[in-house]
Amino acid sequence: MSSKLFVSAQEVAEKAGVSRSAVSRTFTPGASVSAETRRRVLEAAEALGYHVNHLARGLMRNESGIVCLIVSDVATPYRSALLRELTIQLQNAGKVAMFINTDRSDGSVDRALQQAIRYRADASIILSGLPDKSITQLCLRNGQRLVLINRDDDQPGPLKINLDDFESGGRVATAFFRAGCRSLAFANSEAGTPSLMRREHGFVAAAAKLGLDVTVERHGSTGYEAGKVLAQRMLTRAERPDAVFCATDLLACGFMDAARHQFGLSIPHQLCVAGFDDIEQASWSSFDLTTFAQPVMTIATRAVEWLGSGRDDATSEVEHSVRLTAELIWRGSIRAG
Amino acid sequence: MSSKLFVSAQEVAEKAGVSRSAVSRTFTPGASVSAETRRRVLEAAEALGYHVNHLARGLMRNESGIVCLIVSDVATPYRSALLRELTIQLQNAGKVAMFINTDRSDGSVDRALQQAIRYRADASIILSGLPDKSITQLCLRNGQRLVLINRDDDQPGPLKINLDDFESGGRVATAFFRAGCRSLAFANSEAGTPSLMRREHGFVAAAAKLGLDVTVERHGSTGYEAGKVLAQRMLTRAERPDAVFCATDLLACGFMDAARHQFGLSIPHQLCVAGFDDIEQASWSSFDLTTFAQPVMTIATRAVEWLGSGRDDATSEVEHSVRLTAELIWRGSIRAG
DNA sequence: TTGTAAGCGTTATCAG
DNA sequence: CTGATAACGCTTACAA
Repeated sequence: MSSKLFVSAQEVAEKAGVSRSAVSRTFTPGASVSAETRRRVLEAAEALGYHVNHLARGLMRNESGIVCLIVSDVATPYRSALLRELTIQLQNAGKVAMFINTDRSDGSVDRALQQAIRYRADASIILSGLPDKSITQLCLRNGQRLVLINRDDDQPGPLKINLDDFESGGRVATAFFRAGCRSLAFANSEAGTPSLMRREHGFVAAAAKLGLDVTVERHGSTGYEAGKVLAQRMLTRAERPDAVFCATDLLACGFMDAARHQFGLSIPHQLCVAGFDDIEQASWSSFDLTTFAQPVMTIATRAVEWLGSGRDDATSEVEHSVRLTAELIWRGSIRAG
Repeated sequence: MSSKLFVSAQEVAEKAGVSRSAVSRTFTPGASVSAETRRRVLEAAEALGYHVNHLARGLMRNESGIVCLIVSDVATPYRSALLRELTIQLQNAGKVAMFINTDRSDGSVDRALQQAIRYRADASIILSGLPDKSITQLCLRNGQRLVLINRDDDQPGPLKINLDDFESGGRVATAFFRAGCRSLAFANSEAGTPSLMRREHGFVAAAAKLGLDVTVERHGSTGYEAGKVLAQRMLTRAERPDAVFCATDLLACGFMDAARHQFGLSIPHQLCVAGFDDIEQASWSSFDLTTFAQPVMTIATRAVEWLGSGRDDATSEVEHSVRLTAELIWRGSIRAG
């Protein structure tokens, strides 16, 4: 039994023959220590295997260096890509990511935020459901900063990062029209997430302007299986659509697979397809899907930058809202105009 | 400026008219508090918005409740699936996950472990590169527990979870043989990870027993693009293989796409394919890939269970090693025998 | 530049 | 069951 677990600054100080504050200063960037003291401290620290205790440091500084990532559907391509970028950038900014998965729990986001508060996280980034207004307030009141990605909340305080979903819907409608398609469809999940609904509405609105009706169908989650089911529903209709915009790439993959393997349709010849997210699979030659790229890198950059910026203007009730544009990536699932 | 950030137990105690220890006890499961005191404390805590400071608690208890997840390639289907399961189970066990991404850094795992130590993580789970022996020792010496997943290290102390990769390779060789294939190939990445190499060796060994040679090719990472390149190399050969075992599903997806779309081959008619991991895409009808399922759930369960088990036997130098078997999932990419 | 001393929010110990 | 008191490991005035 190694009863004595960690080495403390005290012990380092004794070994180096200096005061414990000297040790502390050595490990505090920008503190005044003489080169000689610093050398001796570092030497002793190295020999003893000393590591600053960030728990204690956080306690004193009232700043833990922890950022909480509140995520659902981690195993999904888009989410994991975003997660990857966020963690990398947070690390580069000297923060550490605490991960909270809200997949299999209820009241989950709220509980997650409680957890974040207990560990005195400096901030939380929410990629998942929308938290209760009261708990958001609690976070803010406790000096936590909040980032909402594609969540579209209307309360002031958090940084809200969203895309131009509505306009994207419009651009697809136009692209379909140019490709000669006249029987349009929109495949959505029944989740009813604001960003998903905006894509739908933008698409329907633009189609209407072009004088076209849109068949809208909603079913299940935003995943592959739901896409298959949607295809089965829409492609068995008497009047089969010749173009479909799927709310996410995963839906599109399921839709395409069903269209090809169950209905024997040729894409883009008999059916044009577009998706949203630009997940890796969209570029695979089995799909070669025209889609909108989520600006994952930019989202992460903006979020982390904002977290780094002084907390002075954070408390001010300014509307922090960022609107990014999703770039249309042309591939082979839509016929050339 | 809300100068006073968090509410402390002190304040709750004052408001409730009890001592601060009473407050502490109220929030410590299994401590003795009278119902009346507890009620008053909880009431005051609720009113003030009090949350136990886990930084301070960790400091006192010498147990932070933090488990460090050291991961690379998060955006990959298999990794993100494992990550998902681990985080869920850790949360259920009352732990919190700290996430460290080793994708874009060097000496990364070592630095990650340092970070884990600084936050006094109770344990680290490593899904990424292999850490330096010295730093592993440091972790263990500091009372941290280590779990290595598919890493196959030989030092004592950490829990090592591995699969029966070698045997899996053998089973695929037999399956190919039964399907009538006589010209076998193995598509591997050039990463040379032990688990990948064991799959290769098991496959080659079993094929040899059946009297068959295996063309082995290694290239790039374990991803889709590498699979395409491998296909281009192997399928342009004079003697084209009629069956290929890909070290990962991602490689298999790339290989299949190239085989079909660039070489016009029909699977499984002209070419049988098997993969490893059973990522979600393997079940998509575009691939319908026969593959081995990583027992993600079991891996996570074992890891978390072991972390929960008393730290008494942890310090003992017993060999902690778990060997799980990967189940073969039959789909359409291998002809029936 | 350095050391001393106070304090951060907890929990553990030990009387009462 | 309860309340005082002493840690825990660190930072940061303040004084030297």
